[in-house]
Amino acid sequence: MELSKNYIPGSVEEKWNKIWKEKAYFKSTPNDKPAFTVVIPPPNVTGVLHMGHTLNETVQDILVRHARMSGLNACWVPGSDHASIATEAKVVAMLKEKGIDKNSLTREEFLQYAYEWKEKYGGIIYHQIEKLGCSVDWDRVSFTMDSEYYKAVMKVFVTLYDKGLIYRGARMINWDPAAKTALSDEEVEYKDVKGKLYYINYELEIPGSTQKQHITIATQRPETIMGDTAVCVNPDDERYAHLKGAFAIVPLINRKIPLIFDEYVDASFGTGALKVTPAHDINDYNLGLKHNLEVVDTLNPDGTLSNAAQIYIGEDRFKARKKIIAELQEKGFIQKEEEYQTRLGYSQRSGAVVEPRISTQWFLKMKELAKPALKVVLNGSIKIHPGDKFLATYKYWLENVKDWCISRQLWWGQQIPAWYDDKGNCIVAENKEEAIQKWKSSNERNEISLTQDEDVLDTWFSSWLWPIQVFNGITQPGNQELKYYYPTSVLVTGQDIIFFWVARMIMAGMEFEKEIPFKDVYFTGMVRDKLGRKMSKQLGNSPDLLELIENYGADAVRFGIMISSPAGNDLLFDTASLEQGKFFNNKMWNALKLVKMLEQKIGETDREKENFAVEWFRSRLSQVTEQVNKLIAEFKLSEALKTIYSLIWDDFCSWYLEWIKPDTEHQISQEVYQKTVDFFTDLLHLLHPFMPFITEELYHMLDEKRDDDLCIRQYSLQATAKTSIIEAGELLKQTITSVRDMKVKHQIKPKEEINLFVQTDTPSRYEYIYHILAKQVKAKVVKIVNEPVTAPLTMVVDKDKLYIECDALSNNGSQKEQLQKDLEYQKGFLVTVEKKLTNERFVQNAKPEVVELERKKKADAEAKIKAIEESLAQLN
RNA sequence: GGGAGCAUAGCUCAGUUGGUUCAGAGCAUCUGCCUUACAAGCAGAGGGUCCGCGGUUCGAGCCCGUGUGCUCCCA
Repeated sequence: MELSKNYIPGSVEEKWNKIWKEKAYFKSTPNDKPAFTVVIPPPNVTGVLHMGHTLNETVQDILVRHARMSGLNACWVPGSDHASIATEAKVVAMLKEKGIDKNSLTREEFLQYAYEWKEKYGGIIYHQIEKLGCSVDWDRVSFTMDSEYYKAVMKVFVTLYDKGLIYRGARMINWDPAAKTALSDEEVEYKDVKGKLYYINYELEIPGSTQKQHITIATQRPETIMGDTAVCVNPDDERYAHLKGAFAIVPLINRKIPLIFDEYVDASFGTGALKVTPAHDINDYNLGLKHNLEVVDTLNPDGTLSNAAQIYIGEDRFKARKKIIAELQEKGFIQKEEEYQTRLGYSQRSGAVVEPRISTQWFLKMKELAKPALKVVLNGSIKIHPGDKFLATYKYWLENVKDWCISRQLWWGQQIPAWYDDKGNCIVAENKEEAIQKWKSSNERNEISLTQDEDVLDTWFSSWLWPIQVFNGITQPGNQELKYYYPTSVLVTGQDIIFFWVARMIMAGMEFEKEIPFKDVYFTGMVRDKLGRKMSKQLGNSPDLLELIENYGADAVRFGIMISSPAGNDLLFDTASLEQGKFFNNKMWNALKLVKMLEQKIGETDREKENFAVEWFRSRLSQVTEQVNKLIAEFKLSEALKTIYSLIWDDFCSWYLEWIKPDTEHQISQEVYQKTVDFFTDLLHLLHPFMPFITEELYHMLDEKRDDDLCIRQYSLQATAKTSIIEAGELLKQTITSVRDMKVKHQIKPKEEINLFVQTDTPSRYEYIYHILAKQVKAKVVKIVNEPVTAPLTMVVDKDKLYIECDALSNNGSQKEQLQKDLEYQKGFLVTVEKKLTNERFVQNAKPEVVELERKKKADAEAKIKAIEESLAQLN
């Protein structure tokens, strides 16, 4: 068979995806083996996978494939998330483009469009997951709005309501005026911004005084003055002590509001007088509750001024601000304005400035749920990786957790299972029939029409059930699958959703299953561009995954993203690392070509020469396999990949294959050939979780008679590595490199033949390696001697002296220099060792083995110095 | 304002309980090679005040304190 010059990934990847799927290798059903369960963090159906997902899915696939080949029943559940607020915004925008106004549709009509959207983008996401080579069980695809999942959410809501953990009430919440819905505290992002502080004069009415006076307040939000219902000062502030019982007049609308006194006000901030707007500020709201103030809500849900504002009704809050400032200025109410550094809350989803607002919403009490969730992390039942980097954050959040606002004023999502009768009484039940039953049981009347709560639930209120409900654990409690797969093994996700999702899943697990949802949490960092910037659509620095796969191949994409991904740290994405992956593919492809050529050269040969190489590589392979397994167990996947990369490229290709490769007139033994195929197979096996396609392909090309597939091949125990052989290999490599270096430095062409003499006290060290040494440095003869040899080039490797004879030698000036440099270094080194050994305190205090090591270092250095000096003497 | 993390080669990062030649890897750079698997390659090399300062110790990249710079989380 003619093999192409370079590896071409496209058709190979397509082929194996198809075969793996047909053979249903990734389908999992409960059996006798231990389960290794991973649930995918469901991507939002708002769009396509980005590089963050790519990293996440790759990490999961590596763990899953590795587990599958390690004797575990690996089950990776794919799925997607309905992403209530984000998807609804996208659908509304899509409809708008089509000229359809959401308000002209019924809820049902709108949901139909939303489901169409979900089908389209969900499909793209699943396609991408498949292209990337993710070994998910496609029979288990879950979606957070599936009908069964929907029921689970209803059930959980009712359960928590019946337990008294869910309640409905008017509270100050975060309002997103763009999406026109409430948000949870976690959905608000705070940013530092430059604002202005306006000093505004309010006229005063002081009982028993006709004098015209005013009080100056400082505010960043002049457009809210129409919502003012008091002015507050500190009771200890002498400047205002005389104003007890006075009133202030709100400018422009002339509302008369009381002056109140409260220690909450910081006398040193601004003028020490605070305008109190209970409807639009959480602190003012609390102050209002305390002093029984009226609440005047001057804003509409969309952020425009309401009728209650009396002026600029219907104007956007920020436009109104400008106009009000102008009017205040014109009428002389503004005393001054100052630059002011402040923090504004932005909606994570719409980007709009969040408005604190009093609103009736549904809440979930978190305190009780948080306790067990904190416990299982603190006691180590759930381990967070890497290290304990996030433990403190997790602890702080859970210890200070506030009630969770779970209702959203949207249509796309699970509609809150609460029904109201004509008198506004509320009945919570899993569905309408049950609600009617419940209502009837406590009412005399027989006829009733109940209306369901308009709102839907926060998406996280469904995704917190994910590890349970993908196995129908909520709707079919205690079922066999749940018992087998739950708790899941590891959760791989971004650190940014530790509160949104991870903490809440742990709460749900402890609440509904009395059991942790996963044993390990692995947080990946954020994928940034190579300049360290976040990936974003605006910057256009977020590459298209399918395009990358098209250009580099899925294996190379996986390689590239993993090789540059230190555990838990942000990674700077650069296509250069994908290129490295592509080169790596090609290296393996060419190694295969070499092996195929060797196959043609099987015949009689002198086994002596080959034995060492085989023994050495066998040892290296077991040594590195052990390292890799340890690294994977510690979630150090990037390091594991680097280790395998180097084993394949350096040890296997650069050393081993060169050592066993026969030259033109020689052949290779059947046995060594077979060993080489076995080694290559083991390497592919080891690498497979990281680069599944090329490894599967080469696995079959190496031996076309195979009837199994690599992706389900089980790892077998490796022989233990022999230290003495590894050390001999190191000596061999070092000697080869030193001789080559010498040749380069003296302009001897690599092809040029030399005679090599090795003067050593331990000739046995060279017994097994000198054949290879001779071949690798193009030596006609390698002779082991015990006396110095007269030769133009000498050098010291380890403790032995090497002499090189070569016809094509020009001069020897530079090598003297090199030896001199070496000598100086060794002498300096010896001084530091001797310093230690003559230091009594060192000899007394250090561990005996450490002292012994120093003595050995001293002896070694002295031997080397002697060898170098002898060489130098000879040159003179 | 509170908390956490980071700082090692040009870049991205390893560096186990302080103790071998411990100052490392990959990429990039430089030199020489189109050597019959591979120029998407081979062979070889150079490159660092381990952020500054102080301390503990026989011994510090590693431990402690402090300063500086950067990042993230929370209010």
